[in-house]
Amino acid sequence: MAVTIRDVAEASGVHVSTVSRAFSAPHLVNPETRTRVLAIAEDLGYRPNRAARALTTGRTHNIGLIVADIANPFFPPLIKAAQAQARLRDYHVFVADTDEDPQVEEDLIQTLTKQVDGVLLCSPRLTNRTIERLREEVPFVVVNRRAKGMPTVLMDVGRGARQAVEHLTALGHRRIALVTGPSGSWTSKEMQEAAAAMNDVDVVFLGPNPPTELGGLAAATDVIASGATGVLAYNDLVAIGLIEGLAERGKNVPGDVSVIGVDDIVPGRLSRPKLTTIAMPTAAAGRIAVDLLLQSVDSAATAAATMLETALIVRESTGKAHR
Amino acid sequence: MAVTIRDVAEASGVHVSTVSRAFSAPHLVNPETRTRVLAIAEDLGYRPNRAARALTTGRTHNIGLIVADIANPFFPPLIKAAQAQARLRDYHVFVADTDEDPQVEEDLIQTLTKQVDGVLLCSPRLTNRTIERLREEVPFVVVNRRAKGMPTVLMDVGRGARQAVEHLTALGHRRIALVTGPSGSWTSKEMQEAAAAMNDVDVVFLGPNPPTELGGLAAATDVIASGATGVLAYNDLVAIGLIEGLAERGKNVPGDVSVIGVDDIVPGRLSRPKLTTIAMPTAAAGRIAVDLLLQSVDSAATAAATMLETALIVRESTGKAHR
DNA sequence: GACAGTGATACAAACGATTGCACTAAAGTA
DNA sequence: TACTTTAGTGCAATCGTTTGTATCACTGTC
Repeated sequence: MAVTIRDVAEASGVHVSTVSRAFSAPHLVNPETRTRVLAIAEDLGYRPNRAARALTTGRTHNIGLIVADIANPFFPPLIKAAQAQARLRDYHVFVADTDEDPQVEEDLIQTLTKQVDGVLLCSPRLTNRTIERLREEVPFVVVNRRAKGMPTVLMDVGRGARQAVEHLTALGHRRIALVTGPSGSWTSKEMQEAAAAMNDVDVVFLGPNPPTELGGLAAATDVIASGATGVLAYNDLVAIGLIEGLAERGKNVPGDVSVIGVDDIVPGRLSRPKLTTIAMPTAAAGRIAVDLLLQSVDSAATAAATMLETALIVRESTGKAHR
Repeated sequence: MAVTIRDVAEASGVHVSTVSRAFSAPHLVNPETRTRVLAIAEDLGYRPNRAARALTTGRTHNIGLIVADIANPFFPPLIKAAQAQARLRDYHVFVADTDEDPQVEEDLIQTLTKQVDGVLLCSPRLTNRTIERLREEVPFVVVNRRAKGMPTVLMDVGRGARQAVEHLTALGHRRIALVTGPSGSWTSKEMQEAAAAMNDVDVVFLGPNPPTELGGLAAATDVIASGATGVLAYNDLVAIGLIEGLAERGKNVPGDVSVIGVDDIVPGRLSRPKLTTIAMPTAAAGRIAVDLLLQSVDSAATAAATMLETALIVRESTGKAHR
């Protein structure tokens, strides 16, 4: 049915090995032969069978990309960038969604293992122990989690949080609430530590909260009770929910309270007021993670952590403190 | 390195073919032998090599999922559902993003072809001619486009548009603008036809427009000039942009103008005012498309079109006409 | 003129599974 | 008793590539 290397070989009167080398080791074959073979291959519409190639070389030229929830607006830009970068390197990407379930995550890794050269683990829900065990079977790159023994891509939310707090203090806010995320979150911990170390400002911590709009909505009363006029939320979804919750209680953003989110997701750019936020370099993270992964596929893994810069983007949800 | 069927065979003192059958043809092997083999396989941590299996069976147990833009909020729920459904059927999913480029789309299909049993084409940018040509090489299911000769999953935007217009007329609007999408869009055409057939209401068509917030933003002046008090936008992004454009010109939504979007994407649910919209059953589309695809993989393709219901969701961007 | 060196190609053995066929032994049939 | 049947298993070819080694015809060297 499909055209194989054998068909090309017969059509061009050479041995299959010559055809193979025409593609993968050009310097070993006569330039004339090569062009002829390539032309005939093109003609016949030959496409190498990657499964067969994988069998001999041990390289599938596939990678797995595992995220907790594709529908979470934080991930698509990362997936998109990772996929594009992989394509550039002639790799294909399996995308899998664990639905936030660690067991599913582990199963997925297990079945994917034989089919990929490496796995990109984004915001894993697995314990570090489990990750280290699975590490034996397939190379990993972990995004958004510190995991020793393997390459890691992190985003500098600590710096982002400092910038955010500075932005708020510059606007005259003296009492700031940090609406934290889930208790296990590395990101949340980083933000807390950074904020706690700031001078000239009162920081109160409100949380933990689910990392969703509902989480933000529910946090509104606590924020009002805290007396804070500036808020840094765990992420944009929480920030949007919070703004809604504040509005329900008669508080206007940014008139009464200033709110800053994290992630710079699309909904934040489109909400009203447009969200001031800490932009996460998700696309860069995707690209870099892919490169690190492919690197660690054919050489020893550099178990280094890569820290990416974040950036404060000021829009409409922050304003001067009136007091 | 990895444990193969051969290792299992040796460890259990049977031939590899018996091990193979213990997995794939249980009725051909003695129950006792089978349980023993399975236990040993489990013990050794044996995982079948899918590349090798693909080579002999011709079934990769992979499918390709091609979308124009992963970062477009319309797609993630569809991808998520498709991926989950595939997993249920023991299939893995390659996700690829064409960046709206038909050439990339074609290349992707070409390289993916040898690695998948079928391809899910979502809102393709390729011409029908090209799709029909590629159809020779791999089974397709097309979502959001009518394409003859292959299974198709469509969403009933025509009915949605009718409901939307009825909703507006019920609120007293007598002059309605339809802000259309790209000229090649099947969805846009469906909406136009449905709206044109309505009674008791003036419908003006404004477009074509790019299917983005910018498209909506730019359409604001035309909408105002048209004198329409109700608007049906090509999609939620356009609707959000339009609302912003109207606001810039002093028009309030829903006070002065009512706006309805299409898709029910997350940003629409979070924007202010919350968008009244036609919900598209994207998750169902993903699930059904996968099932159709797997079905057409091992039997003749049923080239039928499946039409999915849409639903009008009334939120805050529509209100009574004041006149 | 014999021989090493080299460039180009052919040969054949893998890779890890599946599967049609052959074989054996025990059970069923006449 | 001689036969067919059947259940259970082994054998070996096969899928489409890659790749180490063998072959062969030149060219250049001494």
